[in-house]
Amino acid sequence: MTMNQLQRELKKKQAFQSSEVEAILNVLRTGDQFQNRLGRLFREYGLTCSQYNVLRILRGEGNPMPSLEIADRMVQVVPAITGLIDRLEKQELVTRERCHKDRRVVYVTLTEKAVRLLKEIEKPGLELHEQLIGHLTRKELKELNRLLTKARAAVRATESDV
Amino acid sequence: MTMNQLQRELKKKQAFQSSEVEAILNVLRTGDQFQNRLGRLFREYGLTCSQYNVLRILRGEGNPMPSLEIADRMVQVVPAITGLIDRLEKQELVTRERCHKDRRVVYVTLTEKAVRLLKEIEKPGLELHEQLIGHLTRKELKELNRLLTKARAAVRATESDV
DNA sequence: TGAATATAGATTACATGTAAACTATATTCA
DNA sequence: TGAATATAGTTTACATGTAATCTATATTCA
Repeated sequence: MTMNQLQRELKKKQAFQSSEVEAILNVLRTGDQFQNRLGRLFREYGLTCSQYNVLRILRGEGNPMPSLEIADRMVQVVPAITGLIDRLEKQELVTRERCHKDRRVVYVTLTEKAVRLLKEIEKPGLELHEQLIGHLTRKELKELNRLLTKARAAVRATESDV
Repeated sequence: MTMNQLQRELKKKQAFQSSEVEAILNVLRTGDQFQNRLGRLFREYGLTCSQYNVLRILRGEGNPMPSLEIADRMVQVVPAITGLIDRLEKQELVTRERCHKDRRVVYVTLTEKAVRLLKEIEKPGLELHEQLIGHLTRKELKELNRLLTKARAAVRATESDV
């Protein structure tokens, strides 16, 4: 039997329909597992993956940002960002302020509390990332990054087909 | 500037903290984009990604399956499976039946309607998978599968740390 | 045998992700 | 200028994913 690892994990009896299907399932499953594992770490600090992502984007930018600009950097749909920021605001990790020049725009700002929290997560976060994927060699990491980037290139092309 | 593609996509100013962080973000983002695109196809047939996944598992197995067995093959947590099957039942794509021997177990069975629906999705589904990742060579697909499988191997190891 | 434990699944509570429709404000251009 | 259009964000409705807790049924083993 030439059953591969993914097939075993999914307890799949038949072979995959095609190598393409197999590769995509592989990407989905790996992403899912990483997200679950990272999510568990963030939860220890009272955050979800998405919430952490918002905080990181704000810190990376270094300045207040409009809600939609944040959403844009998160592969996330607009309506979701509202509730996400609501909850961060309730935790006092961000503040919201309406723009004076363009009153449609809402600026979101990181609080000191959030900066401290991010600093606290930094070390265990880096360590977990290393544990998760540090057993790949430099060369393998580089090749993985190249292949994934190449893979994503086609996604936008299929969008216009719709 | 040695800014790479992922950095550009995320409009990230600073470099990634480490190659490990970059690779993991790359996996997460690619998985997310694939899932979004596939989800849009399934929605044309009234299904979500997870619902499609359940139907595929049932068809692959060929026999009625206990709820938890389905959940186990889906990276999904138990409580979610109940509502998922509820909705499939409402759409008349599966039926539920309690096991006589062990009355705790609920067997889920695919309906004829579901089999027809899966057949209908098959061709456009395969085509989309090819569009999404078919521009990678055979060799690249194989290497991608190898690297992802290797990457996942560490996830379980980090679980026991918790 | 019968109490302790394990297993299958459901329920509840909450955060997230998606779509569609809506409000408020800006911009464009005839 | 003022109607048409675009933009930023919210609201609503629903499917999903996670954790904690609960019920019903089986199993184990003193």
